[in-house]
Amino acid sequence: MEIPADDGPEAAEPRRRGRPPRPVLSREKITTAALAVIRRAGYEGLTMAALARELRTAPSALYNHVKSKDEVLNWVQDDVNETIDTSGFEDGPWDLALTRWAHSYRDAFARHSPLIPVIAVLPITGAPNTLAMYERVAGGLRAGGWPEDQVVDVIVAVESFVLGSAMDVSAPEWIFDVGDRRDLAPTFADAVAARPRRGAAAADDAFGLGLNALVAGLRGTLAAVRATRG
Amino acid sequence: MEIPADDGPEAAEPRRRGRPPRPVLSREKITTAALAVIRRAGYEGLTMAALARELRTAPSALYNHVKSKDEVLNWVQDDVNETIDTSGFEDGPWDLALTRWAHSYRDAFARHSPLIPVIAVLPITGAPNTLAMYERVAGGLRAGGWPEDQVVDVIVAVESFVLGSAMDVSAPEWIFDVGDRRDLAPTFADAVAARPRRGAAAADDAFGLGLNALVAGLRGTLAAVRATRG
DNA sequence: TCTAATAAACGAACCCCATTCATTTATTGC
DNA sequence: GCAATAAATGAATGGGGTTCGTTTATTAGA
Repeated sequence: MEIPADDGPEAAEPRRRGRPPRPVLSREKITTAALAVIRRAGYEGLTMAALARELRTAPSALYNHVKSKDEVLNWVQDDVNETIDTSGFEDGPWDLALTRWAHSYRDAFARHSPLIPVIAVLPITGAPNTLAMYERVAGGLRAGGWPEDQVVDVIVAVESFVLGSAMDVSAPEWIFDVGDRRDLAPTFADAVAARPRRGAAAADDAFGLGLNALVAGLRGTLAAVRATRG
Repeated sequence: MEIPADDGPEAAEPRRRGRPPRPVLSREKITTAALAVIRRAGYEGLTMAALARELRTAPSALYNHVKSKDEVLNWVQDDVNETIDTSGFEDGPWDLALTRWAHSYRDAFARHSPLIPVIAVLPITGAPNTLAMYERVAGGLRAGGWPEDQVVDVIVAVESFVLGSAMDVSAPEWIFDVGDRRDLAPTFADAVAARPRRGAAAADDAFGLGLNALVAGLRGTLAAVRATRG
């Protein structure tokens, strides 16, 4: 029953002897392997077993490096976010930059739509690329004259529209087919038929219309805010 | 080996004798039972087993009336859509009606966010309430002066923003917490801190800001369209 | 009343998947 | 060499959705 001398309990921290980590698996390798599986087999093909097979290990080995599959998805999302174009915010006007950002953002997640419900709810912590993206956008908006207390609202609003639109892209072409219930919605059915384009192209049109309107409206909002606040 | 006389093969259709259906299970009963389970146990508690228990049957019995769990979710969504307020389109101006519709739409799906990724991809067929909702919105937009070939784009754009925003509501309050990486995003971190409200209230603010901008922008779009098209 | 037909219900699987656990392997500091 | 330890392993575990073969209950015709 010997009490360990004078060095306090914090000295009882792991007296790390033995094997320093020379990891065979890492966040980078797991993430790129996950992206490879996704590219080959889609998100329904991304199982922990498939991911382990890609890395030539056992599924259980993954859990020495990953808390859960959701964490893997988080890493993938952070990688995807790195590809999003925020260059417009470096010098150009904020509204043009916002439009370019939104287009790039939507394109990226149209190809990764199963991530959307996951990322919308998961916190930013541990996603440095995502954080860096937000920083660039926030900086651009501040430089464009947006007051500090509205910057995040603008980002969230645009992001909501972008992610909602990205889900739309993966919808089937016949999503608005009325079927045999034209009686229930004649006006709507005619409007669907009157669309100049179909499928993904139609989704593009809706996105463009909405984004132009949203950004134009935001221009008005900013002008009004600056007028009242001085 | 007798060949059944003269009536052709189409006469071989089910010569329905025997039990006419007096169904114990039906779309209505399954849907309301699903809503009851959701109210009590949330969407993670909505399993086919729990649904069967609620109906006092076996899980396998459900499959005599339902193709898949996704179909159940579809039915639930159609029920939820029935509760969305479209009354503004009956007489009021289209922009006000659109705003009211969007608010009601978002409120409904904030409480049913797990449905969003499902409904965004599934076709309308077999969802009469959803169809009726679109009909009322389309009618209101036409009455407000929107050209037929743009009505669906407007609906899709607003719906995308609404569903994206609805996912936001279920996000945790600390979703934008930078953690220990303030160095990566100082401007953004300051902007987060400068928001006047937190959590669900902050999400409300972002939604309000975005919706006002979107609708204002659409007003401008409509004016421009009417000017050029006569 | 009997019988054939049939929708619905049932329980026992089946399959896929994420995750856990006890154990072994490899690597390194002392 | 020895002790320590991170990583890897393979075999469970458990929870899902869905299917299958069979039984039950109900009813129209004979």
